[in-house]
Amino acid sequence: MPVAKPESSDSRVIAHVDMDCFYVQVEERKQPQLRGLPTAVVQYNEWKGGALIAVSYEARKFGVKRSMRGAEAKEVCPQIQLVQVPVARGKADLNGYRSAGSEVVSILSRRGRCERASIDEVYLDLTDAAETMLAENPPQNLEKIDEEALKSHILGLNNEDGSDVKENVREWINRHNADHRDKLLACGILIVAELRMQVLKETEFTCSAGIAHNKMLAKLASGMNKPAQQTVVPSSSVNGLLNTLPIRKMKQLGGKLGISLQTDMGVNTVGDLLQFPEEKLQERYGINTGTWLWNIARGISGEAVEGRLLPKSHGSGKTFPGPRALKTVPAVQHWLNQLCEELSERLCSDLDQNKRMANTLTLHARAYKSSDSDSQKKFPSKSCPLRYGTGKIQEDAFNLFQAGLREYIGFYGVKTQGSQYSGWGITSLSVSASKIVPIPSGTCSIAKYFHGQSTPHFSSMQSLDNVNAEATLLLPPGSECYSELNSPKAESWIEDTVPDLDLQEQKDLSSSLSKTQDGFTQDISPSLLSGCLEQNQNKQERYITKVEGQFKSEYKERKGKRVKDKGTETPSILELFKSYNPYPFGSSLSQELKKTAQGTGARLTIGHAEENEVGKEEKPMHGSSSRDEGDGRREVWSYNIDEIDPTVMDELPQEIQDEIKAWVQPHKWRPNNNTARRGCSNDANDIILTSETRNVLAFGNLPDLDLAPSSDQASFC
DNA sequence: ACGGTTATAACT
DNA sequence: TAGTTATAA
Repeated sequence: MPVAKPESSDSRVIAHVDMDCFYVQVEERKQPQLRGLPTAVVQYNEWKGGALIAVSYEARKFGVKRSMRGAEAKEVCPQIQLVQVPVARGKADLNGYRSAGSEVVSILSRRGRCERASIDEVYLDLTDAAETMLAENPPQNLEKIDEEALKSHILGLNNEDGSDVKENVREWINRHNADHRDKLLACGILIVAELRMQVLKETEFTCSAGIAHNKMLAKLASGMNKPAQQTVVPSSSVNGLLNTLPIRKMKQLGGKLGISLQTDMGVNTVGDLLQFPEEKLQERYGINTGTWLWNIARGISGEAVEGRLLPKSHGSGKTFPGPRALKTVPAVQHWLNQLCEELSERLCSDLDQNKRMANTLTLHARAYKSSDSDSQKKFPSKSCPLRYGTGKIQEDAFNLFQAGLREYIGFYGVKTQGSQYSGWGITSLSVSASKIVPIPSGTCSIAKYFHGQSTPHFSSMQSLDNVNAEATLLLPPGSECYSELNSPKAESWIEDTVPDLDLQEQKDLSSSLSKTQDGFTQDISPSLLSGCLEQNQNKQERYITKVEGQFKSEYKERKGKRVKDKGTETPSILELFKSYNPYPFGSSLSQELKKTAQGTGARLTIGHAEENEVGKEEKPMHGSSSRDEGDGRREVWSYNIDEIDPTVMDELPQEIQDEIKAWVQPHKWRPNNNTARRGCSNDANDIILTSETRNVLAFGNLPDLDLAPSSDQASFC
C-alpha cells in the first residue's frame, strides 16, 4: 500500500489518461469497417463463444458487459461483431495491443514525466509544463481556446439552466481571480486536450483523461466521463466528490480492504472515513495503510509519477480450465515450451529495442489434487536466475515446474506411468521474467559493478546513484558509462574498438547500442554485456571479446586503486567477492559450494560470509536515508560449474585463473577455444552451455552468442 | 470449477 | 531471498 505523504497543498498537475475500450479500438483500426458498429473483442472462441475482454461503447448500449461470454453477448445484441484476439502458439497473442500501447505512450510522454501504468493507461506529471505555460503564455492571453479543452468537465462548476456549458468552461479557464493551483489546472486542461488530439491524429485512438493535483484524483476523474472526454478536479471540489463516493471506487479499495472497511468499520463512502482519527485507522490497518486511508479520505496522495515508459516484467500464461487441465508431465512440458517461446521472443525484442535484460525467471501454476487430504494446497511458485535463449528458458522453466510438482504432490505422491491418471491436474501455467535492468553500453560498468559491490562494510547496498557517482570517479578519462547510452560517443566507441566489422555490421551494432526508450534509474545491472543476438553471431562474438578485453584492463586498474585505497594486498577476485555480497548462507567456503537439487545442476555459489544467517533480521542502523537500500539490494550469483567457459579464463590475470581453478578443482576444464569446440561438437546444447559462461565474466546472464547459425534455431528468437 | 491474462507491490 | 497474496485493468 502506497504511503501518502501528508502534504498540505499539493500543487502538481497530474493527468491520468485511459484509452477507451482499447482492444476494440485496436481492432477497429485494423478493420475500419467495424467503426460505429457494436463490437467486442473475444478470446478463445471454443467455449460459449469465448470471453469478452473489451466492449465498444455502441455494444454497451445493448447491455453487453465485459464479463459476458460471446454467446451471451449475441443474445442481448445479435448484431454484435465479435473479433477474436490473435492466437499464436495455441494461446492469446497480445503483442498487437502492446505495441499499440507503446505508440500512445510515446506521444503522451512529450510534455512531461510519463508513467506507463498498464497496457492502456498512463499517468503524466505536467507540473513543469503547466508552470511554464502559466509564466510564459497563460490561458488568459489566448484569444482562442481549443474546442477539445472547452469540452472538459470541471467538477463543481455550476452549469445553471440555459447557460452555455462551453462558455462556462472558457470562463473557468480564463478566470483572473483563480488561485495559483486552479490556474495550473487550467493549463493542464489545455495541455491534456492537445495531447489527446495528438494521440487521435497519430494513432486513430481516442482516450479519456482526468486532471487533478495527484494521481488518485486524476485516476478517479479519468473514468467519470467516457469515452473521449476529460474531467478536471479543482481542489475546491474534492470534498464534495469524495463525500458520497462509494469506498470501492477508490483505487486499491476495490477488493478485500474495501470490504473490510465496509463490514468492519461501517465505512460505505470515502467521506465516512473522515470520522476516524488517524490513530484508529493505524491500529486497525497498520501504520502504512492506516495513514494512507486517513490521507485519501482528504484527497491527499503524495505518490510520484514514475518516469517509466516500459513494463517491469514480462509474462506468458495460459489457463486450462476444468476438463482441459493438464494431467501428464509431457503435456505440461509441451505448454511450458510454448509459453517460454513467447516469453523468450518478447525478452529478445525488449533487449533489441530497449537494451534491457531480465534477471529472474518465475514459474506459476495452479493445480488441483483429487484424492488428497489437503487438496486445498496451492502449487508453489518457483524462480531461478534467468538465462537467455529459448532452449534454456524452456529447460529452466521445466525444472522449476518439476520442483514445484514434487513439493505439491508431497513425499508420498505416487509415481504413475505415462498415460495413467496421476491424481493431479494443472489448470493454469505461466512463466514470467522480472528484475529487468538496462544493459550497460560499455565495460566501464564492470569496474563499476565491482567497485559498487565490493565496497566493504556496507550492510546494505548503496543506491544506484551513489554507485554511479563513485564508479565514475574511478574510471579512466574517456571511458563510457552506461548512463550515457544516447551519447554519440557510444557509437564511436564501437567503431574504434571493433575495426574489423564491415560497414553494415557497424551500422547494425551502433544502432543497436543507441537510443533507448526509457529513463533509466534502476538497479545496477549484474548482466553487464550484450549485443542483440538474432542474426549475426560473428559480430556478437567480436563485440563480446572486445568487452572482455576491456574488463581485463579495467580490472587491473581497479585493483591498483583498491590497493592504494586500502593499503593492503587484495590480489584476487575472491577478495572482491568476500568483501562484498552480504549473503544469507553459511560462512565457510565449503558451505558456499552448494549442490542444489533443483535447478540445472551443480552450482558454485559465491557469497559473502557475514554474521547474517537465514531469517535473521538485518536492519541498517543508519537513519532513514538507508531504508530504501535495505536487504532488497542483496545480490547473489551462482554459476553452473559445468558452464564455465575456459576461454574467459584466458582473459583473466594468472593469479585469478589459479584461484578460480582452485575453487572448482574437481571439474575438468575443456580445451579452450570456440572454433575448436564448435568443430568437435555437433551438440547444440553443448555449445549453448559452454558459451553461457561469459556469464562468469559478466556475473549475470548473457544471450547465447556463439551458437552456430546452422544449429537449432528453435532455441533463439 | 472459468472472467483470462498480464502486471505491480507489499508482506513474510 | 523467494514465495505468497492482494489488486487492478
